[in-house]
Amino acid sequence: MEKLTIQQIADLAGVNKATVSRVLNGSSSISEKTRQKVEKIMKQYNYVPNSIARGLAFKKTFTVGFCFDYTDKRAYANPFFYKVLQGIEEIVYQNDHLFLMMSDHRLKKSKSTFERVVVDHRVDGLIIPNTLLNEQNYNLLLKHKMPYVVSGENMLPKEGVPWVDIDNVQAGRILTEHLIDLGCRHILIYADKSAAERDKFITDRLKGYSEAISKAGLEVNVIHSPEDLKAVNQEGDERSEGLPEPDALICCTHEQLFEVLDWELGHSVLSQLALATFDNFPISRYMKYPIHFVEIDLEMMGKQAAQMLFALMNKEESVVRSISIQTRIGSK
Amino acid sequence: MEKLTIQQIADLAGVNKATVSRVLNGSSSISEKTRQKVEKIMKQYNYVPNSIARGLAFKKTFTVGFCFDYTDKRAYANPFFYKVLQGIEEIVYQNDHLFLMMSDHRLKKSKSTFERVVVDHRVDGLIIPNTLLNEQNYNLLLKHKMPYVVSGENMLPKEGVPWVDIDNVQAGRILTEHLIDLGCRHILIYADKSAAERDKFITDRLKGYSEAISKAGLEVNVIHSPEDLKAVNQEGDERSEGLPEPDALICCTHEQLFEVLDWELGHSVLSQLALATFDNFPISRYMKYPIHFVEIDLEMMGKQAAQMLFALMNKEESVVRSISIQTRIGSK
DNA sequence: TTGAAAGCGCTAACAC
DNA sequence: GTGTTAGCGCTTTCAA
Repeated sequence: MEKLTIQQIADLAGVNKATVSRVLNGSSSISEKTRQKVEKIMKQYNYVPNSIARGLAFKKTFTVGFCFDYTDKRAYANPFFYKVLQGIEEIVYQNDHLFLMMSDHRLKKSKSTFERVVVDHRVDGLIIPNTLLNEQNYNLLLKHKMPYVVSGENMLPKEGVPWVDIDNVQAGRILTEHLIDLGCRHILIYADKSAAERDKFITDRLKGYSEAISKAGLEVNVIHSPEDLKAVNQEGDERSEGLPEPDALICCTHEQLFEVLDWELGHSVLSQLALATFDNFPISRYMKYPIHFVEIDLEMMGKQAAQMLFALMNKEESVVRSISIQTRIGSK
Repeated sequence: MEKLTIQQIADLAGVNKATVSRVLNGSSSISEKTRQKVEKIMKQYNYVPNSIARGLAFKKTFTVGFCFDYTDKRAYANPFFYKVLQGIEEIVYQNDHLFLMMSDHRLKKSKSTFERVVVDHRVDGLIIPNTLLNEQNYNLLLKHKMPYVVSGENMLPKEGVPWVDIDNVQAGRILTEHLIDLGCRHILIYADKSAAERDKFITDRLKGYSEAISKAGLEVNVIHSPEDLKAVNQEGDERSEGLPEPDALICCTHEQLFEVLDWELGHSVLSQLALATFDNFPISRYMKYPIHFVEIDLEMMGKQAAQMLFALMNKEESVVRSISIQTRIGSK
């Protein structure tokens, strides 16, 4: 079955193709009678306008892109990005667009997929992770007037970059408060130094932790390596001097949690600690130790990002350009 | 910066746009001199041909689609699909195409994303999971002459459906043999009955298990619920009658593994069993019990699927239409 | 309200 | 080898 063209539909309906086009685009200047006639034919022949041709005329693609950072291990360690994608897709489909996913691969001709998509205008708008918004990509987007939204708080020192992120300060705070509520009084937090410098979300989680700890009159205690756990736990001297025994450990990321669990294999201090981290993952309950979580509504994050993008694409006025999503303590 | 058109490049180079087009498409009938001249201008002005217009003329989109089955829980339980995607993308990019991902959502106008993409020819070819190849979608693909490849063995009773899958019989066999090598002599396999009827890969894994067990002169022992573990383990009578105590349990899927682990929370028989399943996942080593795995090269599966698709799209002759990928025992 | 025709950026058949 | 021209399927002036 070959696809029908607008011309064929026009012939079948005995009108000009411009008229069919008008019906297609809901133009007002058309008589109810011809509209009915044309619509009947379209339905009868299952006519679907060719979106490529349409795109050429409109200079639009009806496609939204999402660039995936393949160098970002977190993208694979947990369903993070996929939940975000789910949210994005929902909005994209609602807006009658399609969804072009790309990972930031380098193609032949030393051009990245990202660059190609932007330069070639293969999408009408783009969502990219903050890890990918470097100076170069930023300039590319600007140069090609490509609307975009960053998932994750913008870290580039530029004004007006639209972004959507989790409120990591709040997340750090409520997770800590939760542990305090559970009775913990000596709460450690594990934050890798170099990671904290690189990733703002770690700094933010630390900040939330500190706020909650200080407010409760407790002691801030940051460790920078699983090894530090050993020290804390074995130096009996300290404890006998009245220092409370650590009773909880917050890991700023899953990798750090896994690092601790790896380290644990050779030691065994974790059974005495409440473990906590951010962003639940499906099989957490099958792990050796129970783990406390902050639930993060990643689908919402995706939805917000996509909505912001469509607002920008539609050149709506006064678009909110930064959104922080609140988290909550998981139910189990 | 507005994009240059082929006409503008032609004017700048003082040639006809057809000539530029020839340079673009590597036509042979062109003098080295003009080619150089045109290429210089193109480079100088960073010219990138508009792929939409190109697509319209070529009747091609230079895009390959992947349809994601949102109802398939397995897609989220582990990085299965994402690894496959990684393989697909690599081949897609190598072939200078882009990658349109869609989940099988229903859009407005009661049309699925899948349907829309196929009917509207938004891609030149499509990879879909076998769970999505039903009668209706099959007919749609045929009707619109859309090249496609199925990931997972085709289960639709149709001839010539191209597919790529893991060799699950082989996987079942080597996993079982591995356990036998380790000294296990009473190996159970957990295969949910209804799942086995629905999913061929489960039947296949069972088959491989049976082959290995029989070959070793051992006893096939299929359980259909975690509860059966209890029975096996507690009926001391049986054992005293000379039946060997079960020493290994193969779970056909991760869900079943998790089911068993869930059930375990209330009991405690697993420490006596070697646990095994298919398809490793990143955080398996942090789980309560060590787990034996068959490693599955999912990236390879994606690559093979994409390569098969391009072969079909290019109308190559004698395309291999079904590929089974061998697995191996994981190194840890 | 409708039709005719130009144009979106590119390819390809046909001339020269 | 290169230019001319007619499409690809649709939108959008401009007339009628």
